[in-house]
Amino acid sequence: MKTTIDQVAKYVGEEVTIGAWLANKRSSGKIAFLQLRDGTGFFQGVVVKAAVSEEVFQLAKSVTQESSLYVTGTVAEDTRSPFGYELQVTNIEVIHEAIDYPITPKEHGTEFLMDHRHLWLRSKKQHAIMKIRNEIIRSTYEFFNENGYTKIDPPILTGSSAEGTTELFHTQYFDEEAYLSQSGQLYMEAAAMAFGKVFSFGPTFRAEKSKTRRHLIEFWMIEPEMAFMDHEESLQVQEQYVSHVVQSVLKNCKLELNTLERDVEKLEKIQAPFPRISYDDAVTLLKEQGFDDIEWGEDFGAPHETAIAESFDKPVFITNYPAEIKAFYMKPDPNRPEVVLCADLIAPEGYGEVIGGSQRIDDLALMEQRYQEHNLTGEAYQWYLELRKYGSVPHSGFGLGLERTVAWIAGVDHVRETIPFPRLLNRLYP
RNA sequence: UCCACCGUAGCUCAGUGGUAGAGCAAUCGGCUGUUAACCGAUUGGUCGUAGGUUCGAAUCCUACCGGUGGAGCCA
Repeated sequence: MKTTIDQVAKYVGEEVTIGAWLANKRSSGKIAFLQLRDGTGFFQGVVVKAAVSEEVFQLAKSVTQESSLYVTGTVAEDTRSPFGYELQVTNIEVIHEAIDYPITPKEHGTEFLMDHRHLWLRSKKQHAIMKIRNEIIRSTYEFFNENGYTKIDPPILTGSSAEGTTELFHTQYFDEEAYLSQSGQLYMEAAAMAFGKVFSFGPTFRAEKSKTRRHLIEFWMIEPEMAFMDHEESLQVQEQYVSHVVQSVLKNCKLELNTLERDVEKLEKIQAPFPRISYDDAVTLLKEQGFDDIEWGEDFGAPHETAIAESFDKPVFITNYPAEIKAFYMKPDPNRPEVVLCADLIAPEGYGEVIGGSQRIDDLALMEQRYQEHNLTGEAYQWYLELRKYGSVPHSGFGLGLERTVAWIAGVDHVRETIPFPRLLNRLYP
């Protein structure tokens, strides 16, 4: 019976064959332990000399790390295995022998591992991180589908920049210049006017020379946009969405969280509602904590965000930033036009900003004024202006950075490990 | 772009002016419950590159290249 490691519990006492790779092995004179992995899980095969042919036992002793095998044996429950089961091997067939696999069971440095990312993905920790990433993606679709959202895909090649400030990747579009998308948001606003509640999930590109544990050149964003929704309603969507994702990972990725030694007690607290603090109060809080390098009107740096987040044990919304330091499309607070109806969601434990969101300007005259102020005079943005011309409605939206969210939930300290093949400053290989 | 630190065996590192080292990996041998298994042996080097100081440089100096962490910017 051919099966996979995640299914073996169904076959206790039966003989099965598993296609697997050898992650590691240990052997002594009369017994050998094969650490097997097949993509669905990790599993130990036990080869007892007295129970197999001399040929099979010699093979078990000599087979090399990461060789591919068909291993046949009887599934047995065993309390000595952390997994609860092991395979009493009766036969081994080598499909392909791996010679000098570079990633040995000892420690390695970042550069070496990143150069071998195509192989590093096979290791237990990386496998667990990718499984958690997958669960976050799965539960994201689940949440938005269950709440009446339509998935809409914005373009990746664009003829203009969304916010103008960030460095964009340039490319050739036949005879025109084009850019890789750094945000689908403007297109999602158009989609919201057509479908009500929408979300996107796709890659974005930032040609910034950022070199920190929170930055990637290519990363994935989830960008919901909701018609007829004000800022406060959007915050409620955000906290419910993030809670749903965290609770889904807790429920469906127990083994992976355990592999990563994640403190799950901290994740169990992540339930809506989340605390909110205004930008004004955040500045006051920072000054009380002894930060003298921040004044009202300035944006927060990473140390400021971390200090604010440490005052709470849930993600915290920092709301109503000064209009000056935020994007042109954000709606001013009607009672205080110098601040905008926006919020950043800061994850706990120093993982930084995971969501940026706002209510959007819906008034044509004000948007035209913003165009003047930001020099958006070309034709490239005319379509966006027209959304305010034909049946404009209050609407809000936000963007969640997938890799920062994975890093936070999985408890990984650098986003480069949260995406299969990270694009970093000075890294385009593999 | 700026700041700090680091480049020595396939990998992780020690060696701070006087003969190039250890652990792991690999190879050979031993071991019946291993969890990064363990024990013994063998193999393995243009000390990032170029120049300089010195009787003598992995070690001190300069430049360059590469990496890591951070800042700014952002998700």
